[in-house]
Amino acid sequence: MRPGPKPDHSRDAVILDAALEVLAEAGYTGMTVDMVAARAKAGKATVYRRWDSKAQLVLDAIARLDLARPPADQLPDTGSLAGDFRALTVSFGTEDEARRLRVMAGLVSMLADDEGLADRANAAVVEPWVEVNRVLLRRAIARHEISSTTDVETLAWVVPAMATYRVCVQRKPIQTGYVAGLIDTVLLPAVGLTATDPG
Amino acid sequence: MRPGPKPDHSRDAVILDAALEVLAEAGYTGMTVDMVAARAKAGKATVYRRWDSKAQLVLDAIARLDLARPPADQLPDTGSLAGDFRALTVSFGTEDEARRLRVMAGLVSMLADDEGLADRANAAVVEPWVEVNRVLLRRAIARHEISSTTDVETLAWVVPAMATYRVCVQRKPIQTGYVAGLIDTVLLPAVGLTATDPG
Amino acid sequence: MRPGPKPDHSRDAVILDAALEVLAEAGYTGMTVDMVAARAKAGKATVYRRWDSKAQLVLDAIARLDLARPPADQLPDTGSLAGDFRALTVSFGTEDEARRLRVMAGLVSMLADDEGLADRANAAVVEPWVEVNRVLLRRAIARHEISSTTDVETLAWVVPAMATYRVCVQRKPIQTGYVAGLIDTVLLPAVGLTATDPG
Amino acid sequence: MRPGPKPDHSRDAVILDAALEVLAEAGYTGMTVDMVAARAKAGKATVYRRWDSKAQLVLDAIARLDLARPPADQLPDTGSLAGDFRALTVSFGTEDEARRLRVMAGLVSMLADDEGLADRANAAVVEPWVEVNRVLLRRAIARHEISSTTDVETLAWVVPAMATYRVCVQRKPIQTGYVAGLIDTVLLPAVGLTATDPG
DNA sequence: CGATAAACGAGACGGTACGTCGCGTCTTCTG
DNA sequence: CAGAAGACGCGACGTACCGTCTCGTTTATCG
Repeated sequence: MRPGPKPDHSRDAVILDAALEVLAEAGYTGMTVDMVAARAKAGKATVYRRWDSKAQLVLDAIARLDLARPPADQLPDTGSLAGDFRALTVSFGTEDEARRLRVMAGLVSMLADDEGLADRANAAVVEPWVEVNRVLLRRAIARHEISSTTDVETLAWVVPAMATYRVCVQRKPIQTGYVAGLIDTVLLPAVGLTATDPG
Repeated sequence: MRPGPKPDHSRDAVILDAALEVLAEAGYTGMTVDMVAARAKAGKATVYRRWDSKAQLVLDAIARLDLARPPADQLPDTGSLAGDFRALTVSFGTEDEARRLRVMAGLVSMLADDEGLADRANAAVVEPWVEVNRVLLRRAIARHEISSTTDVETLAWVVPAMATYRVCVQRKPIQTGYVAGLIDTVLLPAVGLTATDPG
Repeated sequence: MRPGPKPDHSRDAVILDAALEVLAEAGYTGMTVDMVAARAKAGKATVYRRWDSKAQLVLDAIARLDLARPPADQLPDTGSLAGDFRALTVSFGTEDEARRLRVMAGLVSMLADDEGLADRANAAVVEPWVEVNRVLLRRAIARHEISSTTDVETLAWVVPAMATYRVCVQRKPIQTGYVAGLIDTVLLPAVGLTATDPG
Repeated sequence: MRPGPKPDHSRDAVILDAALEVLAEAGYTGMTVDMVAARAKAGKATVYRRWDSKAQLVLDAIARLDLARPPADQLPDTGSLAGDFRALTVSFGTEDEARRLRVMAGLVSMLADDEGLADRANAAVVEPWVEVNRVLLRRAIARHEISSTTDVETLAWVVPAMATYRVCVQRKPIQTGYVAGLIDTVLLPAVGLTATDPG
């Protein structure tokens, strides 16, 4: 094999985590590459050797946010769509999800800058949530809880899109109650179910 | 009266229009105040005499987008909620609305930079649309078409929030069909109505 | 005339003086453009608006060193070549000339970097001294003190070149005694005169 | 003895020659250690294992320039100071000496950077020449050709200092004629001799 | 003759200066 | 005296080089 050190990929993680920290604290505009490099105890050249620009760095950083997410095959299965959704909302009280959303809010600044970057941001942060909703909806169809003609694709986006709007534009935090409200008021009625008290 | 010319407020409109043009072409980040001043054949000081910052300038600029919007008291009144909403959707095929949304997409970049600017952006671009929905929903309640316990506040946000998400994050255009789909699939079912063919 | 502020040439002098200070303290390599800008309370962009590079800045800076030099038409005229030269050496004890030479020493680093820059440095710092020597030698020829076949061009360079070598390469200070020694030991014998005690 | 290969000192010469090449082509500032290592097909670590810094590397490199110089005990001995000096000047037409001076010119950049490096550069490049002159002058004193009170130390520096100035600051080549002119016009008259036609 | 340790080519790394560009302020001249 | 033109202070961006360190490979000595 060619001699010489491979790129030290353990530095990648350190730099990306530093980027996420700064991003959550200062937002995309307030974050400087020097800040990230300093926090990661890395040289600026090391950052730019791996990523072409600040924007690319941030994109890779946000991709790390999903590493801690539960995989789609370990979803709650309560037997009812309402119960499944309600079980999911619990995660919005965790510090982990709060961080994810703070980052998403800081990240909005860059969405318009580069064609395709927004796609990747969307794919990294929101799409996984949508996918979970798709699975839950399809399971409800499979057990004949809701109509087989339900527009899964549209409905799976309702809560993630509205929550993202709240975080990014209105800049309000997302708490369990807010998501639960959307589910009871919009999602369940839209699929023909009545919101019932979980007790 | 003191001598000398009054502030030439006709310049305001020229500068704001120049700002909108640049904003639609280059996005918030790509737009520079020098570009705007040059296009308006104005000095940069003239811009800063009227607006404290680039962000404030853009906020005022986007407020002009609403000038062409129908005022809330000239809303369609078809007698049914479904008809009213459907009548609204026609505006989304116009070039005017398309421009509004291109600007909104370019505008996302600035939301995270300054506390409160996002509020104003929200108020200028999305809130009027929400207000229209509130009026239509309340009229439907008044004529007992939908339940008086309907959560107007939440439901009025469903379509604007999802459309904004689509434009700003997914960067897809909003056409009449997309909005109509949201109304038929999400909004009407959520208030207990069935989407019916307009014909 | 075209409106707008002219480049504020009073800033030029401030920046150039700051450059000379830093140059004398740290040498060309140790001098940074940020240091110069900070000391001049100027922005780095202001420096680069006037000079293409650090090297060009330094070149203009050293050109200022001559502003304080006595013009060639106010040279000492003691009636003898030995007396004229001896009168000139007095200036080498002044703080002004000491600074000039500290700068020259700091400046050596850049001579090889760009074709032609060395010429300008030479012209600014050493050539004026050579010109003074030429005048003194020609006057001595005119009054038949020395031979009319004297090689003025070569001899005028002897003391400046050796002094420059001492400062730049050997990095020793130039004092009155050193220059006087060169005159008595090299220059006056070379033109056929005997060094005589000035008393 | 401990196992493992000894340092391969054949690499030293390759690296130093590469350094001289780059130095002559690009000057001290334009030369990078990576360039030298690449040209020598050596790793940068191999360079830094032997020399503490770029400056030390260059100093050792220029020391190699003297390997071809005649040792001080094989000096010309023509019986007259003028003849001895004139015999020395022939070397300045050689390609070997021309290269030495090109390197010296490129080397000036580093003189101001580190206290003591200039001394070593001076010792390596100019001092040997001065030493030759000292020997010739002392021999002339010994055979009563010139005064025993001659200031050998100062006069031995005249030609090397002026030639160095010409190469480093004025960046003109040194040819046989230039050195011969200095000898006839400055050095010989300064010691009380008349330049005589060598024929 | 196989283990070991040094030296090597390659090149990633932390650090620092360079030169560019945009923001928001301030100054000069013109109508 | 308002306004265009644009220079200014500030600070972030992305690039290049220095000197250090770390890989895998080769090579010479030792057990």
